[in-house]
Amino acid sequence: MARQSNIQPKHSEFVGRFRHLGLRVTPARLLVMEALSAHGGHMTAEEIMQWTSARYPAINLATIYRTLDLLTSMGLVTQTDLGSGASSYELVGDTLHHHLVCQQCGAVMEVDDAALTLVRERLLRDYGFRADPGHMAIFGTCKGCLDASHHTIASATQR
Amino acid sequence: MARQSNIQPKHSEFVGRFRHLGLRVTPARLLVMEALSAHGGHMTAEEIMQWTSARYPAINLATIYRTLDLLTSMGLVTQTDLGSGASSYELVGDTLHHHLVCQQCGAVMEVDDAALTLVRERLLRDYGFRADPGHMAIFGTCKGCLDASHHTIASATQR
DNA sequence: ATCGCTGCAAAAGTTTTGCAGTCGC
DNA sequence: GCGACTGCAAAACTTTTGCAGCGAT
Repeated sequence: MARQSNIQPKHSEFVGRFRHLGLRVTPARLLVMEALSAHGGHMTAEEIMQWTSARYPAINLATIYRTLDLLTSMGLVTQTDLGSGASSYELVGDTLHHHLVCQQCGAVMEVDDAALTLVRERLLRDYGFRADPGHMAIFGTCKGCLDASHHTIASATQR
Repeated sequence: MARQSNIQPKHSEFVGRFRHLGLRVTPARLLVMEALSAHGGHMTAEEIMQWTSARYPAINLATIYRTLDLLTSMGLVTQTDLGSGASSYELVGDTLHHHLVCQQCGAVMEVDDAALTLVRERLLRDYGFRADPGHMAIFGTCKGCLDASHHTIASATQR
């Protein structure tokens, strides 16, 4: 049982990124990046907390939030609210996709970015607004709930 | 100074809508609808509270939330989180537009729906997902902050 | 008269902040 | 050693919930 990864800052791929940005390299920052990297999808602050505290018990939720704010402002991480009460965070540079959030059932689907490239170009050209490439939240109704609501509408007056 | 509008349920255009949905007509519900209607854009629960309590002081924030939940589930109102901590609510049927939220400065711009119609059709066809027609939140960077960040990047190592 | 809606108050959950000590540089 | 970063604890906010009473139908 080798005590191989007592943080080992030198061996993380993120050390270089932090240095390059002039940021101090700390366990908390590396662990937050590694949590997001390992998990792949979006995580809430609480989920990140659980992941990181498993290998570095002293870490504190407030630090997670402060770190996420920093990383977001540095462009390494994106913050999205998917309507679940808590914000979701995701690593920039992951597979590009956007979020379809069903307002009825709360399900979150992912759309490939390619389907939305045209919109991004249009927004940039017409509004000077650069949409985050992996970071649109589109609210609506998913297929399942759409069918269900048809039934509801058909017999709405019964309620 | 005529005391003309002591709620006057009968005269509100929303009474019929509520009745048709089988909902009771109450001051709180009418006032929430009227607040959203009068304001035009998106409002937070707190803003709605202020607007309504000005003409019906007894109203309570909890009621606002409960009412908004109901109206949302009835499809009369949409709920969006624009990243400001509190959710924003908007009347369905207002001029169709979507929201460009700048993550740097927090500004919220509106995009005409026409620019995004193609996306909506595509999402419906490919994913069976009906995007709310006046209700996409797109996060990114606005023109102003885009320029500013170019400067920052150019001299990033100074930090 | 019934049952849904509301006010009030308290709780739950998320995010922020102040401060003193610690650690990266 | 200096100043940034962190842990701890408490506060600030937003939203939800239980319950008793009121009010729309």
